[in-house]
This record gives sequence, structure tokens and C-alpha cells, in this order.
Amino acid sequence: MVISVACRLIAEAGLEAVTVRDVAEGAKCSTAIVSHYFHNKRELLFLTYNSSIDRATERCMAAAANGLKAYLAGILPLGEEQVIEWKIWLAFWARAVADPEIAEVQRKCIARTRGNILDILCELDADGALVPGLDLEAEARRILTLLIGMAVQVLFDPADWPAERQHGLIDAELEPLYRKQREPAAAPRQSVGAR
Amino acid sequence: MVISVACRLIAEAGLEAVTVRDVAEGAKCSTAIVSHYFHNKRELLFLTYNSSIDRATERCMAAAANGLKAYLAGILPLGEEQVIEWKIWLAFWARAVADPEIAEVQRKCIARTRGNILDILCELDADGALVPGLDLEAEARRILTLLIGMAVQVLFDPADWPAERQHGLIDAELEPLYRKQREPAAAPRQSVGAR
Amino acid sequence: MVISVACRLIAEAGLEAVTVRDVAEGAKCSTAIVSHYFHNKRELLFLTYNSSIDRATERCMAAAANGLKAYLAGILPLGEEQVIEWKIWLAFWARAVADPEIAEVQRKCIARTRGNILDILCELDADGALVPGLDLEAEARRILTLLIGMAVQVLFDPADWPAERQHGLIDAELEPLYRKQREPAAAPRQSVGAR
Amino acid sequence: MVISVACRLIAEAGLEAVTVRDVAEGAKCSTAIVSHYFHNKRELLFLTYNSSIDRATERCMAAAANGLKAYLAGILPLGEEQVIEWKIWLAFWARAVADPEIAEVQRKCIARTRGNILDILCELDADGALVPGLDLEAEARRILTLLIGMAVQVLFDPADWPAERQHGLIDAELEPLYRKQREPAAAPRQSVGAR
DNA sequence: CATGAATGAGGCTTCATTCAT
DNA sequence: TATGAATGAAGCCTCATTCAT
Repeated sequence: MVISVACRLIAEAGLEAVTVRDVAEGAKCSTAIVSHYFHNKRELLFLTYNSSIDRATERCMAAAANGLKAYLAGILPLGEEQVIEWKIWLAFWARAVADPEIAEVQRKCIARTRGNILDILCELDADGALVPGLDLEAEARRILTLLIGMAVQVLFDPADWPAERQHGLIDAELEPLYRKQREPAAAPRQSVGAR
Repeated sequence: MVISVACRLIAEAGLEAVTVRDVAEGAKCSTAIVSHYFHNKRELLFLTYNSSIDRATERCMAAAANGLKAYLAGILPLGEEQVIEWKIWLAFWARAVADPEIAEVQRKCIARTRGNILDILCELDADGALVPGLDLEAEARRILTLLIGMAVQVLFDPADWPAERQHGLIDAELEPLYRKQREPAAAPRQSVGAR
Repeated sequence: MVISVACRLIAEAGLEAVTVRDVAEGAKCSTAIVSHYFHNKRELLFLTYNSSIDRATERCMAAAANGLKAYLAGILPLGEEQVIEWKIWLAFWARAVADPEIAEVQRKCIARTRGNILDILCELDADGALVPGLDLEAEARRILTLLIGMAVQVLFDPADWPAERQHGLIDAELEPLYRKQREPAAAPRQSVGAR
Repeated sequence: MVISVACRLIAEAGLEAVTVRDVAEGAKCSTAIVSHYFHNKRELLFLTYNSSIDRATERCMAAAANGLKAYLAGILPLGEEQVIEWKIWLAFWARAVADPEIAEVQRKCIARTRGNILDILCELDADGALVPGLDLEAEARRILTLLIGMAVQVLFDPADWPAERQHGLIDAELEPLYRKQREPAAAPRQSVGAR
């Protein structure tokens, strides 16, 4: 409860604008009770950060059952919930610059996400769904990089990044990876630029 | 002078950890003199942000004379100076979430950078250096997205992102765009994964 | 408690010399606690002003049971408590020039005091205690005007305004209003009301 | 020049809101020049106060040639210039509470004004214009007291104190003092002096 | 003589935290 | 367990004043 209030406030006003009193008021309790449960403002924020990551992770892992695209769409800021999450993460990125503990969480989060993408790719490859000979790890890295780069831009210029464009950029990245199913001896695709 | 101190401090400790007193001490003057020149802490930070963007822009535009790759390398966090810049930008991203004025600067910075990349691409295309039929605007968008996504990751896990990897990811993106010069009837490239 | 300290300090040193820290020290607490209760220095001062007026009003209204003279004597700076009150009021007059909210309080305070004096006069008149044909409202206005004018002078030259002189000036104003009780067929005095 | 700017600012915003920089800007010079001429902010204000008193005194003394009423009207806040003066004086009254030097000026100003009124009354009496047997000193004291009390009220509720009311209150005070000119054998007035 | 730069002091306010109830 | 009161620290800003140019 307290943490969800903190999430909301951070997304609304940024990390440094959130005070313990604000959180307490949002949770309809006294500041002392917040300090009691979390012992520290830093701890409150840290747990809030982790909680935010965990929730997103769960959601995306569940979506992964529907394929790689669904997994990625679960991360992208396509809906309000995800936008809030990205705002929170951006807030903590800034703090991570000077807070090694947060930086570590951030590092692991990225590594794990890349690992997840790689796992899905490997599974697809094992199923023969992918074009042979791909460097899957490099591909996972590319995909995540595009994801992060897109999310940042979406936050600051959502009008320039409607859902279709986000989907389009991801699709253009994923599509060439998949083996054309109907054409047994697929003609070599020439136009990379067609992406 | 004061602004360069502010840049250093922001990169070191984050935006909210920078106090006017810190800046004054770094610039070896009193806090009053800082207020005298900038009238406001917010103004000081805002001008610092703009100054940081301007310096990077100038540097990259100069580098653009040496080609697209040089332009992009000027932005990437390959050297200490650029790492500092990205740290500063990340700090302001977090604040942009709640500060429309900063968000506007951020938005314009991204738009202008994309425009610059597109300009260079168009020039190359006009010179016949590029594979024909490319969607240059989409390509510029992809490139910038990769750039941003990479920079974020570099900041939090530089060990995982040595210079070669950064160069490699960009090269893999750019190389397919260029027309093969020596091979008049270039053999059709098969391996998309080779990017 | 805090307010009474503020009253004392304002009377001693003037409004602009009173700092929150002074008040806190006088009340033997931290400055934060003062801000906790009053939220603002302005609010603290404003409430102090109102409190000062209220206390004087109560005292005078109680004294009014003993007649008009007692009511007026309750306002005049005849004792230390009243002198302090007048010093406080003078301090706020100066601020009222630029602070409409304080000016409004001041305006209402004067109007209400004039109303109180008028009420007492009307009662006396209804009891037949006053010379007939008086313009009671004008009389109330004159009385209050003398009161204020006297108080100001008392503050700056108390040696020139001993209690007897203050009483004397008021008595000279009130006495002609009262009907001579001992002379059953008193010759109607013509001239007093003509003022 | 500087002083007239200070007068204006004090009347507009009160004493404690006037800064040396404000005065300098108003006088279109640097703050250093103000500090150079006046050596002190306190001195600047003190001289401003004296100057304000002197100007009013001169004006009223000149008006005194046209009679007592003209003299008094010169002091009353009947015009904009006088209103400004009274605002300035009120501002310094508040400071006089804690500043003996200002209090002394204030004390002398009142004493001198009372003396001026008394002088005019004596002259009138010597000319036989006044009802005989008056206590002129007490009368002068009453008149000045009314004047001050009125001015204070005018400042805070000018709507309630139009010029006619101010004139009226003074006239009601003065008129009984004058000997009726047309009635050569005027009936001796008994009661006025009894006040 | 006049100025802009520079200073040090100080004020108000806010915040995270702790303590007694 | 939960709270309101209390605290000390710290931040930003403003101001009057002085100094070098």
C-alpha cells in the first residue's frame, strides 16, 4: 500500500520531490508509521524501486507465453501502467549514478532482461523457427537496446511515438529473424533497408 | 566556470545532491555570487543542462565532417567527457518527468539530433553512397534509438560495454546501408544476422 | 504561548526585528516547531495581531459594564499591558500600508470599536442620561479619534502624557454629553451639540 | 533625488520592504553610490524621514498665512501628497518603538506642531478673534490629537473619511473657539471653555 | 567619482527522524 | 501499535556592505 503510493508519487513528481510526509498522506497514515515500517527513506525508495521492477518482470514473464513479441510489448511504454514504470525507472537511473546499490539493481535488471530475451530466442531457435546462423546473443542485445532507447524517447515525446511506431520498430527488428515458413527455399532477402 | 563546476558535481553525485554551496565551493566563491549570476538554483541547473547539450552538439557537428560514424561516435559514451555528459542528461531526464521546461529541451534535443542524422544520411544518399530505396527517416530513428539505448546501458555496466562493442553495434547498423563500392555486382548478402 | 512571546518581542523591538528564531528561543523550542504550528511567519504574525486585538476587545467589553469611561480607559495606554498592545498595533499599522489583509483587520477593528462606543452612547441616551439632541454617531467618531490620537502621542512621549492628562482629555469630551442630574429644571445647554 | 525615491517606495511598500537596491534602481544608479552618499541604510532612512517631515512643515507653515484652518488642512491627508507623507510617518512610528533616535525626532515633531498650533491660537487671541478665557494650550493639544487620530483612520478607511468629514470634524472643533463677529455684544458663552 | 563584482551573515522554510504518549 | 509533537540540520535566497577597477 505504502509502496504503491510511493510509485504513484515518484511517477508524478520525480524522486526528489517525494517526501515522507507526502507518502504518509497518500497512504493515510502518519509519517512515523512509514518510518517505522521502512526504517529509512532510502529503504522505502529502494524497496519501491525493486517492487516496481518485480511487478513488471512478472507481467512480462507471463506475457512471454504468447511469444517474444508479447514479452517485449509488456515492457514497452504502450499503456499507462508501463509509462508509470518507466518514469519510475528513469528517476532511479538518475540516482543510480551516485548510488552503487541502486546501480547494481539496475545492472542486474538489464542483464536479466537481456537473458530473458536470449532464452526466448534460443527456444525459438531450438524449435527451428529462426533463420539459421544468427548470433542470438548479439541479437538479444540489439533488441533490448532498441527497447530502452525507444522507451526513453516515448516518455518525452509520446505524440511522436504512437503505439504503431513502437510496434513497427520492434517488428522490423524481429521479422528478419524468423524463417519464412511457407517458402521452403526462401530466396535470399536483399533489401535490408526494407525494414 | 560555475557551470563547469556544476556539470562535474551533477555527474559525480546526481542532481538532487548538488547544493548551491557545493557549486560555490567548487568555483571558489561564495554562494551569494552564484545567486548573483544565476538568480536561481533552478536557472543555474537549467543553464547547465543547456550548456552541456550545446557543447556536445558543437563537438559532434564538428566531427560530422569526418562522416556519419564520427558524428555518432561523438555522442556515444566512449570517453570520459561523454560519459559525464550522459550522466548529466540522465539526471535531467528524471527531472524532466515533472518539469515541462526541461522536458521541452529534452524533446527538442532528441528531435534535432535525429534531424542531424537524417541530414547526413540524405547527403550520403545524394552522393550515391547508400543502397537505393532506403527509408532514411526510419533509419535515422533506428540509429538514434540504438544510440540512446546503448548509452543508458553503458553508464550502468561499462565493463559489459567496451568501446569495441559500442562501435560494433553501430557498425552493424550502418554497414548494410552503404553501397558496396568495389563489387559492382555485389553478391546478395544472405546473413541478416551478420549485422 | 508562542503568540505571547511574539507579542512581547514585537512590542520590544518592532515587527521587522522579530525573527522566527527569536520567537522560538523565547518560547524555548526549536524554530521548526514554530513553523509546525504556524506554517508561516506571516501567519504567526497575523495571528499574533488578531490575538492582541481580541484580548484587548474582551477586556474592554468586560470593562464596559462599568460605563463608557471604563470602556475607553480599557483601551487607552494607561498601563503597561495597554502600552504593549498599542506598540503592537502601531507595528502592524506600518505593515497594513502594504498588506491588504492586515489593513482589513485594522479597518474592521476601528469600525467595531466605534460601533461599541456608539452602542454604549445609545444605551445611555435611551436611559435619558445624555443631553438630548446629540449626534451620537458623530460623537462616537470624535471620541475614538481622540483616543487614537492620544495613544500615538502617549507612546512617543509618555512623560508628557501622564494618566491624569489622558483621563482629563477624555473627561472633557464626555462630561458635556451627560445631563446635569442635580438641577431638576436645568437650563438647556445649547451649544455643545452644535459642535 | 534618492530621498524622494525612498519616500515613494516607503509609502508604497512599507519600510522593511525597501531595499537599498530598490532605491538605487529607482534613482537609476548603483547601490554603491547610495551607500557612498548615505554611508548607511539607516542614515538614508533617517534622512528620508526628516526630509519628509521638513517638507510637510514648510508647506504647512506657508499655509498658516491663510489661517489656522489652512495650517491644519495642510497636515491632514486630504491630498495624495499628504497621504504619502502619513504613510511614511506611520512606517517610522513602528520603527520608533525600538529606535530612540527616530522616537526623538517623532517626539519633537509632535511637540513642534503643537507649538505651532498654539502660536497661531495665541495670535488669534491677541487679535481678539477668540472667545476669551480659553485654555489655549489644552485646545492646541486637543486639536493635534484629533488630527493624528483622524489621519490614522483616513489611511485605513479612506472611503469612510471623505474630505468633507475631515473638514467637518476640524470645523466642529474650531468654530466654538471663535468669537461671533456680527454680535457686538455677544452673550458670554459659558460652557465651551468648561470642556 | 562611479560601478560591478564579491562577500558573509542571516532568515525562513522544509525535511527526515525520534520520542513520549 | 500508532501517533503527534519536537528536533536539528540543511538549503536557498536576500541583503547591506565593501573592494578593485
